[in-house]
Amino acid sequence: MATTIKDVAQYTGLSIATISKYINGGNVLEDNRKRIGEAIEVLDYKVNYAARSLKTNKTMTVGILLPSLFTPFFSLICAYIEPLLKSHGYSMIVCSYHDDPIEEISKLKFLQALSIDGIVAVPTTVTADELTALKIPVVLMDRNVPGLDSVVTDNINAVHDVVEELIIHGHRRIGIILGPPTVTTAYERKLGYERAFADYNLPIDESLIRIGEYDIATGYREMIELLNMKPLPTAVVVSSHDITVGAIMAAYERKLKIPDDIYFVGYDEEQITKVFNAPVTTVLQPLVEIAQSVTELLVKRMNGDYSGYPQLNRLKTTLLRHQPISKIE
Amino acid sequence: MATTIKDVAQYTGLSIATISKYINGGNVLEDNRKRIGEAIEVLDYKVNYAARSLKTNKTMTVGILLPSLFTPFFSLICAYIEPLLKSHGYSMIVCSYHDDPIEEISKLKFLQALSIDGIVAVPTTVTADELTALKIPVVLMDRNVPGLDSVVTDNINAVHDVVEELIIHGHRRIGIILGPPTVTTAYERKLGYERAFADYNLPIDESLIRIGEYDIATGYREMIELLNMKPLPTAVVVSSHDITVGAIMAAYERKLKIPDDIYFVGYDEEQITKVFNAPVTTVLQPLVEIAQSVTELLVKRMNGDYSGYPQLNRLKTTLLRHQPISKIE
DNA sequence: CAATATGCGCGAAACGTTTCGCTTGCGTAA
DNA sequence: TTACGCAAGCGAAACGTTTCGCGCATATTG
Repeated sequence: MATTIKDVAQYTGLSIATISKYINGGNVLEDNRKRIGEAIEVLDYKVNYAARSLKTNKTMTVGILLPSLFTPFFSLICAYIEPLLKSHGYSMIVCSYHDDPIEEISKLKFLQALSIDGIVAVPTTVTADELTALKIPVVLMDRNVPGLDSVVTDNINAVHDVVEELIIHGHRRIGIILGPPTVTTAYERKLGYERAFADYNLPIDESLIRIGEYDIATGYREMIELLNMKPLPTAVVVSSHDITVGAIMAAYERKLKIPDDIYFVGYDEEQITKVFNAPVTTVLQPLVEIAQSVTELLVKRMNGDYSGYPQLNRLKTTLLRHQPISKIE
Repeated sequence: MATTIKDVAQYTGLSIATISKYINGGNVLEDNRKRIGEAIEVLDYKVNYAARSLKTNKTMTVGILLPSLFTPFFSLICAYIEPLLKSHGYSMIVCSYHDDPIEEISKLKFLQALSIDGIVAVPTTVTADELTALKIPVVLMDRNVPGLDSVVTDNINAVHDVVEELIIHGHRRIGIILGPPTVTTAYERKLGYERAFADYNLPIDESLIRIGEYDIATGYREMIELLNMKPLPTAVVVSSHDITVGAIMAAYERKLKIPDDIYFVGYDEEQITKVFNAPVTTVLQPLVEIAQSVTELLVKRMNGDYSGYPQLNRLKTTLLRHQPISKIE
């Protein structure tokens, strides 16, 4: 029914091969160029991508695998990646594995079966072996698996630097709410916290290090725990968007004034922190740069350029200073 | 390189046709079933979707076209739709047209060229003719274009009911911040506002009806305008997530107490409204139901069932009552 | 002017499926 | 016993491209 390359050939009196050449940017006489262009216009010819894929073994589609689509950090990254991939001619198929390790690997297999050309994945439990077994270019995002290309943020320094600043301002009882230590980001953020204390030769009160999931419930629950402590921590640092939301809810419920009663450092959340009682100092990951770096690297790999493999891009966070850090003593 | 149906045929001694039958659930002797299953296992055979698509003219892919991926309302809808489509065997390709009418139509053409099997679109300026010309099942979401299948919320009553309640409680100067009237949702929400006043035979102060885009800037700007008025409105109703965020920012900047100084009704925003000074009463659209209804309808159309076309599903909003509506006089 | 290079176009095979129409062989009813 | 129906399997065509190798004509060079 739809017009094919054959119709265009017939219409112009040229061969199928020549039309294909035209479509793919080969050398065609100016005269014929014109006629083919017209024919395509008149017949409303559209390339059949299934047929092309069958021949070329390329689908010009990239799979994005995320732990969740409900976390703004991930959905925003998608929003930034989409036009970038599009500019390279790729469409993107988005999948979420709903924070479920079993679905994580099954969705990867699913993407593989779709024979997409590349994958951007935020891994939780999947291993390097499982990923390389896919035989598809993969670039990891946000979380690192040794031996594979990845684009992550400098989590250690993100937390280290803000904790250090708190220490310099006299804070000693600094609470921190982290994600599960099996996830590299949480592990690294914890490291940042510990190093800051080590740098200043200060002891760490382990009960101030709260660990849970990267979700609102954890933020709420662990913030309540911190607020139940005596003496109260003088500052609390959190480590994800959802934890920020949950923690602020808890602070609100306890009618706590930020930063008067307790200094609070949010993470990955621009909007809430702006409209809360007082805008809150916040660690921001470089979404745009992550998207750019991921796209660039993946496109390079999909083009067969494996120079520098495996590559680890570590990008700097920024600290949105809405409130001067309060001074203790 | 990859093993094909031919390899499986060779391995089992059966014909290609029989293997295909097996794969697609046809009648195959129990004996052969077993052998084929084994062969597929051993050879690690995977269906080549490009080849299948070429024959069947189906891609088992659905395109989702949104005005923006940065608005939680839209990205959350995607999050809900994805597993539903997956359960029917479809993947989803997500596109944003960045609120640009030109990109809106070009992305539609792009999706058409991809020869996907169906489209879920949130339209802004595209017409019914342009959509039907695509010759692809389309289900519209959130915004309605007459003559086409769509799933929308009952915007008129959403606003009508909350404004009515405000009126009953004595409010007369009720500000409202709306999106562009060319978008059906904004038009309908305005209608709801006007009807509530008409129901009670009350005059409308047109200057209280603020119109802009569905974005944060509009929310901020128009809220400031409202707050500059004398006398101050006693209540403000907004009409989108982003407008809510912008308006709350403005209220915060002016150090306004909600609901003491002014009663505020948010829209489509659960998190911020919970953590702001006091949790704010909010209109919530039924994301889950929208996703279900859209998926169900589109799948039905893709299966060729055009009964009841064009279908218009209108779903009810809910009002999250965080604060009792303040009484005036 | 002959020899060679170059640009352009063509025919045909191949990619991996699905599906149509046919054959075969078996069980069953008349 | 014959005829028939039905289940199961098969061969081959077709889907719409890309691409390889070849041939022709024109331009270039010594």
